[in-house]
Amino acid sequence: MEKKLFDILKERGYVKALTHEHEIIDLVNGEPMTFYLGIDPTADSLHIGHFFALTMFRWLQDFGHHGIILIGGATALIGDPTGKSDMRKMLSKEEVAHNKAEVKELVKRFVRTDGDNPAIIVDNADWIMDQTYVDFMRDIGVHFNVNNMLSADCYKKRLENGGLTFLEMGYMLMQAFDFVHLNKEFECRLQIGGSDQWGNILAGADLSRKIGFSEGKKIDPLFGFTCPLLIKADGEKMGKTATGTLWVSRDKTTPFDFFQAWINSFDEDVERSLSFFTRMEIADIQELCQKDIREAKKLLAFEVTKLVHGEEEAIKSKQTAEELFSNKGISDNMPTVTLDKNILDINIVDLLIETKLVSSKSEARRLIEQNGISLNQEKVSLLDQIITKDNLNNNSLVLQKGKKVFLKVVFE
RNA sequence: GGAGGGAUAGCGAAGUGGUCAAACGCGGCAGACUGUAAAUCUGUUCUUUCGGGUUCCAUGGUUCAAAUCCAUGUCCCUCCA
Repeated sequence: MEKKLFDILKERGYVKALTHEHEIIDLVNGEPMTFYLGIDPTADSLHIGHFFALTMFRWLQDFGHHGIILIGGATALIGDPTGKSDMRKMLSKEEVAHNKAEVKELVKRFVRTDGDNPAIIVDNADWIMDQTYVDFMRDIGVHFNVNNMLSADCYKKRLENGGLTFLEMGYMLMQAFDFVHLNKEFECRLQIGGSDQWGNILAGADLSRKIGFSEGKKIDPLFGFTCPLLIKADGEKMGKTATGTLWVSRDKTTPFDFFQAWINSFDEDVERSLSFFTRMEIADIQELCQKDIREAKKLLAFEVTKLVHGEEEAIKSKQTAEELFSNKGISDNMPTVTLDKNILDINIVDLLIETKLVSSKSEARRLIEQNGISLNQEKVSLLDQIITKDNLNNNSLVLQKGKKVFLKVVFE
């Protein structure tokens, strides 16, 4: 007998909190229903947290449920205060519009939006922007008890640090309204999201019940299903690389850096990551992690890179990594910059600046003094070393910063 | 609208006329050890042509000398309405 969807989700660690345990299990295991996942376009790419939620979206979709991706064009203009100790920078309308388009494209890479059972992409700006202030306050605002809201963790933090604005309080109302709207429009019964969204999801379910009550109608309850946040073994949020946030789009994080980020996972995190980002059997994952943790990391990096950037990039990244780290520190596919050959006879410090490997001359000097820079596999020890034609092989040379950052420099 | 408090490096936070490029913690980076892991230890963390230059919300002022004193402005917080 095939495994039920809920058991799969549970086994793979997707279940953090459920509003109605039994009903949700039946719903998830049962006939196709409609669910949604909201993403606020606060940046022009998706980070790994979004990506994680999308993997759960895929599971549901693959089992026949109808998915809606809600792009928060309206909510991004407000900013979710959850988990923020300071108010977010407010995004301009132009920024949000730009982000919206980018995010939409990326989402399409990870969820099916055509063929069988396609996901629908909607934008809450389409229904929120039409609301007038007074109507919104009368219809929606009336159902929100500020005392309750303030006791919610996310607002409590902001309250303690001071500076909770009305703008931010309004965020929850909008997201709650979204859920109710999607329920009316698409008969959407279930909202999924990261556990940081728990409060907002509950607000939506409550709102639906209250509206139903005030209208004298019996409405089927709305359900919420949250998955855990991706936390590394040291308690930090997952999703940092050597070069910053781990983004999904390749002009923000190159496939190679993306691959490396997974290779550098903590041992303790590998098993969980594999269960989230691959469809391998849990038993196989466990066995592999116990037997050979490093092999497991390679597999993880490969699979996730393949999922995000495609198989070709994954193979290239893997090859590059093997070539760089296992022996010679040289690879055809390694990160490369091209410089004008006229700058040759350049000082090593200036070269590091030119290649953007360091951000200031002081940093370059510091690294050299601390043995952190290698040129063609040899430690650079002289601050005033001059790079000439003699340092080149085939018009290029290889710089290394620290143990893990490699860069090939081509002179043309 | 009134009264008081505050703004210091990526973050938190000392410093209240010279000895301040600014303690300390976190974070970051590098080195050692390793397995491209973690933990641990060490160094480092504005910039520079190594002479210096430019910093402590902004702009003016006082002073031989200002993160520190004064004025004005901006933003934030607490209490009162």
